[in-house]
Amino acid sequence: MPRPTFDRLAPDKRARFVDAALDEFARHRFAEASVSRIVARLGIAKGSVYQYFDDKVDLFRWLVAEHGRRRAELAGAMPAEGTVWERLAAAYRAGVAEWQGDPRWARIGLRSLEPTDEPRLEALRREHQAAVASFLEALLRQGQAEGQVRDDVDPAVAAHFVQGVLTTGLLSALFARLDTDLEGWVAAPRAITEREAAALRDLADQAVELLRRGLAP
Amino acid sequence: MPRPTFDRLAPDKRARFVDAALDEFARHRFAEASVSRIVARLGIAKGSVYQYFDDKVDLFRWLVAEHGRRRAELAGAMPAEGTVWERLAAAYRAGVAEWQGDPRWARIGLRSLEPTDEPRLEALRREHQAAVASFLEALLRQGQAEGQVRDDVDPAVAAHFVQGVLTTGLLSALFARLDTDLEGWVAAPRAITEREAAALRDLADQAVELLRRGLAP
Amino acid sequence: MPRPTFDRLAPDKRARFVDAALDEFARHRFAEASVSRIVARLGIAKGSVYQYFDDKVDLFRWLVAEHGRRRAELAGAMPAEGTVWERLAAAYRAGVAEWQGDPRWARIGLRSLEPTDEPRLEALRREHQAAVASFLEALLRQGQAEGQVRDDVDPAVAAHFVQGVLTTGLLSALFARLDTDLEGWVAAPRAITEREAAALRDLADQAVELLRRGLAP
Amino acid sequence: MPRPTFDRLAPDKRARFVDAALDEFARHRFAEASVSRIVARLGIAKGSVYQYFDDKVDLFRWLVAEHGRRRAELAGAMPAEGTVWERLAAAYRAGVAEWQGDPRWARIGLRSLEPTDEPRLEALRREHQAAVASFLEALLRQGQAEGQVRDDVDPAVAAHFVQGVLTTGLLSALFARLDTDLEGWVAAPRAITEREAAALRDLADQAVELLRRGLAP
DNA sequence: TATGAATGAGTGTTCATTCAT
DNA sequence: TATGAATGAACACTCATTCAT
Repeated sequence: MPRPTFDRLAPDKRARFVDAALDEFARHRFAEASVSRIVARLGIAKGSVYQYFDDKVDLFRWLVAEHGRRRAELAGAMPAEGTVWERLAAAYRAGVAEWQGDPRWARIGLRSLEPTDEPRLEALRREHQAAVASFLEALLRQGQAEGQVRDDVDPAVAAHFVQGVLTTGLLSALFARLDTDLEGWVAAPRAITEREAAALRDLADQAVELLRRGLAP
Repeated sequence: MPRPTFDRLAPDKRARFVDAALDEFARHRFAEASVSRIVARLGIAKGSVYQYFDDKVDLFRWLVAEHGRRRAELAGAMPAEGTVWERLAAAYRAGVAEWQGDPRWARIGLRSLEPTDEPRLEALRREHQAAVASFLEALLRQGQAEGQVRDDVDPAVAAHFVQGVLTTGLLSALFARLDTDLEGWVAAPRAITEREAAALRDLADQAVELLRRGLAP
Repeated sequence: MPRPTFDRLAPDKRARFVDAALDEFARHRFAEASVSRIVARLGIAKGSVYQYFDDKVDLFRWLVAEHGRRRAELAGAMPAEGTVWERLAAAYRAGVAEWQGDPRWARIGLRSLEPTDEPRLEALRREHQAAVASFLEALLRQGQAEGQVRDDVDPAVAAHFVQGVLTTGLLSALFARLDTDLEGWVAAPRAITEREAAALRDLADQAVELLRRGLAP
Repeated sequence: MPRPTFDRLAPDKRARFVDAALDEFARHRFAEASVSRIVARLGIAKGSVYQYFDDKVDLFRWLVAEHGRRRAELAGAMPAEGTVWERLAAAYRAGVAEWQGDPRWARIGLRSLEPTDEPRLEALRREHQAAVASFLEALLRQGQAEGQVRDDVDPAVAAHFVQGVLTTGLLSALFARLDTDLEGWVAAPRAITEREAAALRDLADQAVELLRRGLAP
């Protein structure tokens, strides 16, 4: 929902703007993110932002949508086959890869799940949260049908646990390994050594392995 | 680190103040919490807050510390015996009990883990996060020693996964079961039926069972 | 004082522009009228307005002048004969007719008498106000000469009273009869039934009758 | 609806504030009146205004209400006896007196009848407008009952004409006599000579005389 | 010890106008 | 001649904090 002006913007100008906005909203939650700070950093007029977007909410929503588009592109090749665990592992290795790339976009993805005082963002949040939950629930249900998940597990409940491991848990382990935390990494991402990259892939595998054993018949 | 004036306060005045502050910081994150709202609700002078505490940060830190004290008291009887899983289950049933009691204190506990723009709260956050992680890590290490956790698990890593299941995951499942969410529950807690209480205990058991199987040798 | 470009504009483009500007300035006082709204509605570039007119003031002044030209044309046939009251009645029936036609032009006529923060419009306003006053004063003076207005009336003073009845008063009665008000009528003019038209002509007659009796010898 | 803070204000501070606000809202319509200008002129902090009033609307409404109170006090002695014309004359001499006093308060009275884009002021406006109309209509109806107004006059219609003469008309004549206009007088009121005062009283009499003759049987 | 008025930097947003293309 | 992105001063409003009483 950006204005046409935004699409017509000269590519480098547009890129600079997106970069600044991305940075701001990655570093601060919606309420604390400051339009003034964005323009100050860019050295452009405050009014310009409102040529591109209706308001702060509109700008934030665009960032979230853009993140969705970027992730969809990356995840294009996600396999619909294999065991539940293979598919989960593939999905979350992709997630880890996202954090290795520009972690600010990954941070935006999480922002969309954060509660806000702004009512116009509530629907978005609930929608995103529901999407994650039902994706995992369906996966578990399929796992039961295929005999990879034991029957006395309630898929609706276990989905929350799986999300806990793979979102909070995996990220937390990830940043501990990189000796920083979410905020620190977003603020000052650094190149990843091959050694670290291997370790991270290993982390995702460990998480999935825990879930596999935990839910297996 | 409240000022001496706070300690000397008449007990009922002090209690009323704590209640109002607790409510405010449970309902809103640090940045959105409003000193004005607290005093408005209490009908006291704004200046009073600054007689008791240095500033908003100081007040928040006291609440977090007070929560620690209260939890320590509740958890005093936590068994240092039994298998790792029995001890985990006991710990998290206690956690669930905390949410059934005054969920506002429980919310404060989580607040201390939320990132903020306020630099003076960063250290606190990191410290709390580290405490949780090392408690779980120690538990897992002990589990390995006692043969309840398999040896190819890295306790430092698995601790994050366990935290993911038991914090994000368990709470998420909890509130889904109560048909609300974290914010809703803090804003308007209601009595829990015996039926629900049983269901909640069951949730904690399911979470621990998942971890037990997931980490068992 | 539009720029030459405005005159050279293709007739239909020009007409569309005038219509949009007319609408905007009829619905909103000068300060609230929005150039942005005009161009948005027309789908033309903002810069275009400044190709046609120096600025917002210039545009407004042209509308007022254009209104004067249109009214002069309509009033061309105004009788210079008959008693003062016949001439007044004719003038104000013409006025009522103007409101029945495109009330937006009529509204522009009134706008020119409204005070503004814009200093460059002050002279215009005073000039128009003076024109109305002196027209009525001359009429009353002639009435005295012809014995239709009593001699102890001060024409310079009574002119203001007459204007009060025929502008504020008559319009006010008019819109009360149509069960709306000035703003409502401009925003959504509707066709007038023959019955209403008769009632309105009657209103003008009542107003003039009041003045006739009030000023007669 | 000012906050208690406003009532508790030191009298001279309060008076200075009222004076500045009065000036701003007398000189500018609601939309153009500027809170920033008020505080700049007073040399106080912007926040102070919001210690006294909820917002700009609240401040404006207080001024209107205060004007009502001041007028009510002045008009305390308004005769409920005498002919319709005597009562009208008394009412409007009082009105003229108001303009001779601090014309800014009188201007505020008129402001309450001006249309605004602010929806919360619409109800106020309609209410005030209706009060004036029904006061005059009742007066005319009584006049018919007592034989001072002829029966073929429609009181609901004539009320608008009377208001036109006594509001727009009388004020217009008044300021013409003082060789200025409404805005000018509010901006720079000056002392009135005894000679002028007499002339003004005479104006009100002339207006009423016109109406008396115009409406008499 | 309590008060609460004053502060002022901060917020998001609007809009007439300009000017390079 | 038309375009429309850029501008920047202006707006109303918020809120933690201070300090004289």
